[in-house]
Amino acid sequence: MWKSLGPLQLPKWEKEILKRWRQEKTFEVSVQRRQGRPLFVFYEGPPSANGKPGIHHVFARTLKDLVCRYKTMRGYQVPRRAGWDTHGLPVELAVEKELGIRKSDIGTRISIADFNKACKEAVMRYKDAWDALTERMGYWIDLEHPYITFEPSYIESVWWLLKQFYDKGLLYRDYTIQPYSPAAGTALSQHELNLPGAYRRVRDPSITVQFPDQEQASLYYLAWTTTPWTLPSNAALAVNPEFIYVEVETFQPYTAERIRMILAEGALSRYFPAEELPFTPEAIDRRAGKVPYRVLHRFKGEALLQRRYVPLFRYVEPEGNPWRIIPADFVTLEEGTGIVHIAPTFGADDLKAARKHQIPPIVARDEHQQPLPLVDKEGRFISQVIDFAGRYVKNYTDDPNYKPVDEDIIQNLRERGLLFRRDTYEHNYPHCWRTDKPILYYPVEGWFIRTSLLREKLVELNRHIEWHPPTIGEGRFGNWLENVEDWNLSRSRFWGIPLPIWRTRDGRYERCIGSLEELKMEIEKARSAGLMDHNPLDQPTFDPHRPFVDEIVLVAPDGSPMYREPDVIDVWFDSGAMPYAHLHYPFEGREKFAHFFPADFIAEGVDQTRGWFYTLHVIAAALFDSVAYRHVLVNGLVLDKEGNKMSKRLGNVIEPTELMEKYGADPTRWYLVSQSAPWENVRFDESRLQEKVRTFFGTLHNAYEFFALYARIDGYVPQPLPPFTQLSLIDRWIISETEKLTQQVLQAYESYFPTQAARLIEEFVVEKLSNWYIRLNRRRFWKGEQDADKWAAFTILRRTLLRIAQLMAPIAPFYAEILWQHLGEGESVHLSDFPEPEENFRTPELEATMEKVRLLASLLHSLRKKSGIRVRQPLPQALVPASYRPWLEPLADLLLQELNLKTLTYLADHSEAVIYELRPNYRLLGPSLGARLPAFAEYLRGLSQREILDIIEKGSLTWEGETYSLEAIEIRARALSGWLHASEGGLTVALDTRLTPELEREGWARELIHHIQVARKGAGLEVTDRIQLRISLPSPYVEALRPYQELIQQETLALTLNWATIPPSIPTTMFLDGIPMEIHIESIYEHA
RNA sequence: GGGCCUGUAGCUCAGGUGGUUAGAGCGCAACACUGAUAAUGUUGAGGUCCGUGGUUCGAGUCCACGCAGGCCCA
Repeated sequence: MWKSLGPLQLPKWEKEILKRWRQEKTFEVSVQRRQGRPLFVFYEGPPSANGKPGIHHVFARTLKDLVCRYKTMRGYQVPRRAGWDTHGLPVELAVEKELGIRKSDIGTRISIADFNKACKEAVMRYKDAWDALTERMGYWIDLEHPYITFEPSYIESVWWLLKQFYDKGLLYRDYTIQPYSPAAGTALSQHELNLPGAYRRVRDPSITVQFPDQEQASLYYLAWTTTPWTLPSNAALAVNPEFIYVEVETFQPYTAERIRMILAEGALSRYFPAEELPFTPEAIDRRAGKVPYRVLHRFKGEALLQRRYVPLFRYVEPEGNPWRIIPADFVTLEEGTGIVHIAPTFGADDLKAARKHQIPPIVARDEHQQPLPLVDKEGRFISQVIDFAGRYVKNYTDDPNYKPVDEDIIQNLRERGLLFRRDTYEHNYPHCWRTDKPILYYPVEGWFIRTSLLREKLVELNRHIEWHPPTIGEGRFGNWLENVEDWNLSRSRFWGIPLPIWRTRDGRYERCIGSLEELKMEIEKARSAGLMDHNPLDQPTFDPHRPFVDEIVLVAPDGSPMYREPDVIDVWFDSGAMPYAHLHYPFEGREKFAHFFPADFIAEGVDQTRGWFYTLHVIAAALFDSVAYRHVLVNGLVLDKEGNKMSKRLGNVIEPTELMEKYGADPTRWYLVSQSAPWENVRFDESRLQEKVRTFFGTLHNAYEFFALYARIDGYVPQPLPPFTQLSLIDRWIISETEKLTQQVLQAYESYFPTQAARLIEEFVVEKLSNWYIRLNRRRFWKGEQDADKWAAFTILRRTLLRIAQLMAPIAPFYAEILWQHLGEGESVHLSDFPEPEENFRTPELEATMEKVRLLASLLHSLRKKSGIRVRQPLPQALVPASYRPWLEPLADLLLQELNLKTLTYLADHSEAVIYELRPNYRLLGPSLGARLPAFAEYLRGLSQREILDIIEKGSLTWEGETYSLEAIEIRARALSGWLHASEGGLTVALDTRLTPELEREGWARELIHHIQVARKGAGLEVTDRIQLRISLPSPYVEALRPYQELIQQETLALTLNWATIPPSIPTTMFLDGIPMEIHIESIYEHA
């Protein structure tokens, strides 16, 4: 019992604890034990194991773990199941890199089956590292039965969900404009565009062209473009309705024809010279960009809306109502004319604006009547564009004789008098990282979830989620929801959940499959129709990934074959489907689902706002009309010491395993939690972590060792707490503080604010417990008698330490366990019930008073320091105003003992020594006095001490005809005149430093005791060893110290003390206040 | 370009609803204590509270506009 553990060795101890938890299955027991209690549902956001875990994972997981541990201690059952996210682009890219292949090689050089097999192996590559980290950091979660997103049952649930969307009309096929590489024949992801070197400086032709008005001859709309090849696809012109536009009269620069043109007033100077030119064709100077003009009139952009114009090229017949002027807010005056050319097939903004205003894309039709953009997938104009058919819009074939088609288009326009100006434009343009060729923004077919239609529901349900912090729910997430656009689910990749949609070539029939059973039956139909020769789903091991699902052909009602839409789905849908798919809902786990949805709590990084937080929310809202989680705790990033993002490139990555080997998991967790609020970025600074070990864990451990040392010596046996009324004030105080701490920590955990909990615990341990309670009570622990007072001290200190163990257990599960076990509690602290604060034990007045006493102690220490008299030298008295007596009297002994003072003197209120100062009670008087307050303060400052004493005596004062009670003012004793004094926080105290010969002698005695103690320690004696003492001093000092003989013997455990006299001049190694001295110690092995 | 977060001592951070001397820890310096001692305590120096303007008797705190850094999205 009360074993000494020696100096802190957290890494070593933690491993022992881990072993014990493993052996005793403490985690499993902590869940099972709560069977039948209310559930607290937690969802683990699945990480991907294709990379090593980093310190930021430790951060997020600490938060998850501590909330779950806390809730368990609060009596909830908190099952926790790990999960793995397995699909997605990063996995595919990593595998491509390893195999040294490109996307285009998949299906040719390597089969899709082999590629996906490689992905499946790669994705779990670091699972062991993850599992090891999870265990080492003390993250309690079931790693034995994780859900894995590539498992057929998981995929089946996802299919079921997709079919629900489909049946509600929320899943539809459409196209969007995406970065596309004609040379590679593939769409590029945002990620690929962000690769370094993707954006390059290029020079493109920049032309300003004239769109003829449909009604008025020789009136043109001037528009600007850097992609002349998109002009045949022009479908509209956009203006900003708020801008001022002008109609000007001018000359066609190439034909000198007199024309009128419309452009934004703000763009005039870009196209026309400032100086006045004669209004004649001869004044045209194309090289200098000078064309004469006059403004005919000005008007707002909205006047142009819905006007029609004649397209520059008309290769295909439009299907709707194109070639109108529409409004768009992205029109600016930064460049161009203020009129923007819109080609819905080749620009994302263009498509969006066109859809909004019912502008059809300019497309041809293929043999299946499917729309065909005017540029094909290889980047060539299609045959319908007769003037340029087959020409590449950029040099995609490395043809040395390539002639830019843009030049021919420009020439064509110029000949037709529709080119106003031609320039060159230098800008950054994205390139395909594989082919080095410029990308095209190109229409890509895909499947979308109509989230825009769900907007209101998403926003409404978000109001029921408690965000920590709330600002993310309102701001980042809330704003995102309010502007939510349809979710593009399609990814033209291989390693992912295949879209379960089969479709005829002409698109007349399609079928969304919602289960493996349904698919099997549909295959049977296809077999009957002769489209399939066998049913792959007869095999129980059927893998619903590509390429196996691609081989399945279904039959349409009209007998024609249906082929699977080739895309896989966005992996974010995988993880958003987790609440259902991890149970294989609805095929299994229906009953469980009822209890496990929605989650009470999730926690992830702020980067998940548009990720997991969003996908969980969309699926739950759309299909279950519910939130997916009730509380979400968001954590910030872990940056390096300088505030830079951690990256392998910068070499500033913190390896969490090493960190925990060095300092332990608890300090790492504690540091991350206490350093800053979870949602703020934390700058990881190892020296701070080290400091945390020393200041918090070190202090706490010292407190334990202190307890253990004396409890061991005295054979202390745990006792119930003595009745409150029998306890000394300082005992009541620490108990009251303990209960206050419990209450506050509970509150902090309840509000998902563990940072606050950690800081409160730290403050309590260091300031309240160690620096005050233990320090002031040391003597009680080692004094000779084993009386009730001593045992009360043991009982209270043990109780306090046990309480701390429980309060800190969620954050620092290891040391909490060590403390708990070594203080004699058998079972794991994590199986205990979180303590309820005992309000009966609270004495708030005592708490407040003790604060004041601590302040007085600090002031007196500073006075001692100023006087230069060390604390071992007793001083006669401290002086305070008499008004302190009611609260100070009961605690005066503590103060006297701490400062080594004989008495405390209360100076009468009217004593001239106390100098008062008056100031207004601002809070009280502010509202009524308002602007007169400063004058009142001035008046109070000007009062003499005599007047102030009168006011105090009278209990009121009169100013400008009005009477104020003492409540309206604050009375402070500012100084004690005639004494060495100090004031702070409204308290003032003085110190009497006059020494009497007697005090001086006592000072010597204590000095001597000190020297003996040092010598004892130097001789390597135990604190319980008895000694025989011989002390040699000049004779006057022997006489002076003889009265303290008993005290000296008691304090130093000396059974005998012999005095010897020596001459004052003898050389010695030891001095008592400069007086030569010798101490001889002989140990006698007679233990108490 | 939009949204969100952050900005207080050399460093890391506290500072309910506005109240007049802006705090802590670390670091630095000095000292003390010596039966917690590879601990502990005390004291000291150190601030244009990012800037500007406003509201108010009074602004670190509220409002507006900026600046800087970070994250997410275009």
